[in-house]
Amino acid sequence: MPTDITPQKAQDILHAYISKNGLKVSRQREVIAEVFLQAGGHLKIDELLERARKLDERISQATVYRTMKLLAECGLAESRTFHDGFTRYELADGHEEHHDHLICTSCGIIVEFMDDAIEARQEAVAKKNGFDLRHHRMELYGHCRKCRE
Amino acid sequence: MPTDITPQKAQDILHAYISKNGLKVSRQREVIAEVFLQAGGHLKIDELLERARKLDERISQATVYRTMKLLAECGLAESRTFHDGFTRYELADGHEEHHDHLICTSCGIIVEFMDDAIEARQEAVAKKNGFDLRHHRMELYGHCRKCRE
DNA sequence: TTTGATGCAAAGGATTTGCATGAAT
DNA sequence: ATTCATGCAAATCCTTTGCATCAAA
Repeated sequence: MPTDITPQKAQDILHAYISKNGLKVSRQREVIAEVFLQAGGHLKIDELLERARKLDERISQATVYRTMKLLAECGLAESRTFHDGFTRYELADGHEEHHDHLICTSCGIIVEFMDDAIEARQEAVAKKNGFDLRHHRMELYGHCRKCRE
Repeated sequence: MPTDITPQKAQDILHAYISKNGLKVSRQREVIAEVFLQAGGHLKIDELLERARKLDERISQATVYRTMKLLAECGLAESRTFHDGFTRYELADGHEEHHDHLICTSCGIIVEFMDDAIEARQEAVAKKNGFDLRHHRMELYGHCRKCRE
């Protein structure tokens, strides 16, 4: 079940992490966090940078990288790398329901899905092979309905 | 069912591809193909390079990159990128039975597996979302039995 | 004031590519 | 003889980092 995290709660988590670790709140961090939280996932660094710059002209790419790392550290963001080689960030599991991805290799659209049967079998497969399963990555690639028309 | 491809058959496929495309056979290509075929998968470029150099001192990294691309083009090899960021090559599906991977995040061991139930559900999930499934990537990460002891 | 954050540009690490040279046809 | 392949080093691409400067606490 999605924790239904609000941008406000997320900012609280970020601020808590910041003060707990003796870091500082900055305009850049707030803007980048805001942009990320509102976007709803799967954004590449340059997409985040572009959106952040609409709110604040003087945000650098390096700061986006650094801030997304920070958001990942405090548990709000999670990085993913699909076949195109770009790192993307999305809301972290735990704050959002766990899911995997369907990706259209033609238009690039990314659809999230979750299948309990698959999750259960993954656990079973891991156990059968003597593994203690920690996390997984599953991406299905194909052509979406629109692109087949 | 594994096509049980022999190194000989693979070399034939490579040679057919080479002559069909007006390319040339070279000592380097034969050595790299041999090393790759005998290794049985999941090798990084520098591992392939190291092994190739045992057979022929003067093989360059660039040639390994180029040759593995060639092997992928002619359908013998397939590249994979796991979480560690390195590209690895393995025998391509179609020449080997399709499979996915279990990876120990402690010692790095990679175990192949195949689960029909998961494959079937993946098809179902794709269809349900209007996708025509072409391929997928599934990696399960955890700790293997040895590393837990 | 003190210390962390930022921007910029330089540095990194994996992979690719340009070019003169060497090998295959 | 041609034409492709190779080795080398320079160039790319994404990401990280060093450092002087700026801003939060």
